[in-house]
Amino acid sequence: MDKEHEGAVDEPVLDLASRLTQDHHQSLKLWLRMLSCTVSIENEVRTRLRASFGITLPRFDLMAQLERFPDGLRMGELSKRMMVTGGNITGITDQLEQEKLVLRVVDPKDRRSYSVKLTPAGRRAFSEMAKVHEGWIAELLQGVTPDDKAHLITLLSHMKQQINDSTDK
Amino acid sequence: MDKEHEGAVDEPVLDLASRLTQDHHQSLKLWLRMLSCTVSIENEVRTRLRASFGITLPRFDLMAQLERFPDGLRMGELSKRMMVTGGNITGITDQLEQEKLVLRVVDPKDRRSYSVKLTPAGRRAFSEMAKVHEGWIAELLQGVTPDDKAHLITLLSHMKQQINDSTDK
DNA sequence: GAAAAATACTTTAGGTTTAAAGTATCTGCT
DNA sequence: AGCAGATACTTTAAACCTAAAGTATTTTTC
Repeated sequence: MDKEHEGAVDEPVLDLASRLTQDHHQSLKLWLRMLSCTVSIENEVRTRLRASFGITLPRFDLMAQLERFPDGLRMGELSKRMMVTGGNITGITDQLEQEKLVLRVVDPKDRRSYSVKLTPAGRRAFSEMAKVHEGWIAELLQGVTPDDKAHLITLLSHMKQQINDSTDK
Repeated sequence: MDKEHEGAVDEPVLDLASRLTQDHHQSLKLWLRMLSCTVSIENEVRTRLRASFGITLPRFDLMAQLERFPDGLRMGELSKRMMVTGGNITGITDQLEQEKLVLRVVDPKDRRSYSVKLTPAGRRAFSEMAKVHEGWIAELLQGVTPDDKAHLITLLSHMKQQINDSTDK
């Protein structure tokens, strides 16, 4: 059949193409909006952490990871969880170790590796900061209703899954 | 009335407090989930931009801002739009200027200021990259249905508004 | 109209981040 | 046992980023 003479039947084809670019634009818009929210919150939290506790955001984040693992985490695990390179973790850990907030514990089973743990002082400092930090996040998101939050959590969880699928393989 | 003898009527009070910490946890969870999505996408895009075009993400982002303003943007505007400090903009602009992708144009009206514009080469380079970039974002978000995307855009737009309200004043 | 305050950008110092190369150790294979 | 490759972390170089201080220009105030 000659496409040029299909008339109205032609529409679905055009529609497919236009739906595709529409989806592209929609995806881009969504991405930019999410990025904007994230950067806004990040900037605000960074500023407040510095002002209130004299700590940087990456150091706080690393301590937050460790807090959930009393037995410590290996560098590689921290790298994976924080989604940054290993070299980066080395640097932040060095800094926190100097401040006596974390500790490197050698693993006798594997001398290439070791666990990073919070020191008692680190645990104490973090728990104080974490409480306040959680309040900040709640404050910044107070304009979003609980229902919308629940909805966003669901949608973003699904999104994360999909991104992993796209990315991992 | 003696609260200790209210029995079931006591619940709303406890509920208020527990609802508060619940909201805190929910907010934190939402924040961490959104951050995770954002960082995943950012990392993927950064890697691909380097591999495909030998450009960094911040340089790409700055060019993206300029592309929408043929008359150029001032440093301060770039800083506000990109939500980074002015000093940072100075550095990235220096780099892009060296690569002949952007241009500083002095403003005769205000000699402290000037506009940054894409050069023709910059415009050409960006439009090629932008097309591919948009495809990447669509690819990474392909697992999210158009309806969910639309919903997310709405919810995140509202969130952004609220964050601005919390933050600006 | 001159001093004071504000604005627009740059510079500096210190910390963060990546990618790539390097070191040490472990695992698997023969 | 010994070697090849994999793994875990560190180092390096270059770029990014912030906060704060600095420079030049403009605007406001009196």
